[in-house]
Amino acid sequence: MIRTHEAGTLRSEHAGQTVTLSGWVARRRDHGGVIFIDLRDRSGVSQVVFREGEMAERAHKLRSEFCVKIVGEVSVRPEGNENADIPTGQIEVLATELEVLSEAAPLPFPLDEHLSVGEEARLKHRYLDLRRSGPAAAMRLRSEANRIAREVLHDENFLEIETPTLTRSTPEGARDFVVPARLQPGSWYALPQSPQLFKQLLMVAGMERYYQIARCYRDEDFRADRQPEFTQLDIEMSFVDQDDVIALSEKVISALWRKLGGYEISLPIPRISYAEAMSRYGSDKPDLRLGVELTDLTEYFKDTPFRVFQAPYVGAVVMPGGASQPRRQLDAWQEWARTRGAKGLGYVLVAEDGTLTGPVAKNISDAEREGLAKAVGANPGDCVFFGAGEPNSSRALLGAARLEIGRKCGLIDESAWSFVWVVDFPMFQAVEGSDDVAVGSGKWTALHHAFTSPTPEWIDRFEQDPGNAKAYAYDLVCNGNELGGGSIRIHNREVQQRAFTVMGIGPEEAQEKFGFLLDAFSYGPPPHGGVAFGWDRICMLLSGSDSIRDVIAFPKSGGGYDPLTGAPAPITAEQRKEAGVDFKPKPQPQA
RNA sequence: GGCCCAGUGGCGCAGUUGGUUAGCGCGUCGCCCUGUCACGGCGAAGGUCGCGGGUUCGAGUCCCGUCUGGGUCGCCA
Repeated sequence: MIRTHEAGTLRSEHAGQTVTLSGWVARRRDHGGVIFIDLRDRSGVSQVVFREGEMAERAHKLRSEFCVKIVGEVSVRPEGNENADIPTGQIEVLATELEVLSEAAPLPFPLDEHLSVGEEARLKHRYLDLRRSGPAAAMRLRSEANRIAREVLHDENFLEIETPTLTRSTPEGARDFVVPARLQPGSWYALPQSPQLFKQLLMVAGMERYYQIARCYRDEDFRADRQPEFTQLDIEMSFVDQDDVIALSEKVISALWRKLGGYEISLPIPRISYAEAMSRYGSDKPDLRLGVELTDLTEYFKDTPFRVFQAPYVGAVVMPGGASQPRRQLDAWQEWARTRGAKGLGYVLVAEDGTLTGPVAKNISDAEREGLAKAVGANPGDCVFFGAGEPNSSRALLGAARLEIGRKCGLIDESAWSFVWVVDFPMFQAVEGSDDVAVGSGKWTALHHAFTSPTPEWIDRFEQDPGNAKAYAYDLVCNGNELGGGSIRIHNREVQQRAFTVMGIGPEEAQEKFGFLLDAFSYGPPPHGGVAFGWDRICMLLSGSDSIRDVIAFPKSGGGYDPLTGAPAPITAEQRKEAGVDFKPKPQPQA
């Protein structure tokens, strides 16, 4: 090693020792006769002192981010020169040797901790960005998260098994990334959207307990918490029921939060049904840091004279103190609702004397006005927002309004962690005339995924009432973020085919797309289930970041562009030819 | 695909109702400086204001288009 100590570890007890340090010049303070260098390595910084003579002359030529090796004696700083702000502030290193290991060009942006730098610049020179303590800490945290998960799963007798990244395109919901197969022009691999099918095959293979920190690929649009390639902690277990998978998940998650978040999750994590989450919070990933809930007023308004409220669903959410909002702000809510595809957001204001004003108040009956505040739990000075129409979309709007109210009114405790399992998901959802690439062409599509088992009470009759059939699926939600989800899988070939049939996938099509799985299921598949956690998102939350880009070493920017390498990039004609990307399939004779 | 915001020296930003020479801080380069730690002092270099068109006597500023980035809705089992 070309160092004896790490710069950030030196303390006064090292005084008198001769040490060799290697690292980067974080800062230079040149006083002519005496020059101070902050030498930084992964562990932190130490101040190095160069005095007059040749050493000072050479130190004078140092610049930011030169990579250097120095030899010197650790010395307690002179009285009054200690720096209480840094861990090594009691000491300094009196340099006797200096070797420049490599020089650095002027930096594209300053590496100062206290200066803000645009993300575009940081990502283009991510190798410089990661020299800074904040981004470096995020990498360390993620590494620790991986280690903790592996330890927990190792203790639980899991095997870490890798699955292919070049695989078959199996429609799972998202668009696939595809890779041309040179040896079979016209045929393509797909990058896996998740290791879903492989982990089920591993259960058939008798591995019983599998996990993988797996890279997944989905060719969809971006978000702050979405990248085209992302990582899941993927887990699958045999001979288990839903409670077993949930208990195992809680071990992993609680270990992470205990060791990295300094937070003890009280177990078991509470559960809420999908139906209840939707009706109380208007979301399948409710943020329970916020107490505000939706009120179902469908019954209340069943005889209303107000045409808008003569709908399959009417609901409301209360904004505490919202009655004092100026007109401008109430108009802004309308605009806010319209950007979400709603026609608007009806409201009434509850005056201090209890009278109701606002457009909705004029249209409802006297009796409805009378009891409304009580029905929704509104107090004088509050504002009540309404959503009316189809239950799903109305609840979604009110659920979004609920969160907006929480933000606007400061009702969300940003330091809190609120975990909840959402369970009892419907097995299917209606296909709403979309151009969805999801599995099948039927009226129904899987809400979770196509291999999710119905609950025992539905297993014999889910096709009779697909809209109400319950699935053995569960999502773990934290502060309104979906951390992960999973399900008990179908392990019976006939049940799987019946589920496919509901989704409009006939036996032939099923055999063509998932034949290998169905075949496997004809050889004694064990009951099994699992869960997958959004690893980037979990690391983002634990690191307090706003974006998963902060916890990915080399993230992509919008449009799937890698600002560092410039990928994706054109390939040469030679590469095109060899890869066979321009291969034109012969027209198939019509059968 | 829709909507919103941004794009001005290397970085972060300012730039008024359209007005003459586009500013500030940091950084960079040179010189000075023996106790600083976001050191300090003096001096210097560095910008076709994302790109294309238009309006105007005159555009960083107004209009149209376009590109890039960020956010959001759609989408993402």
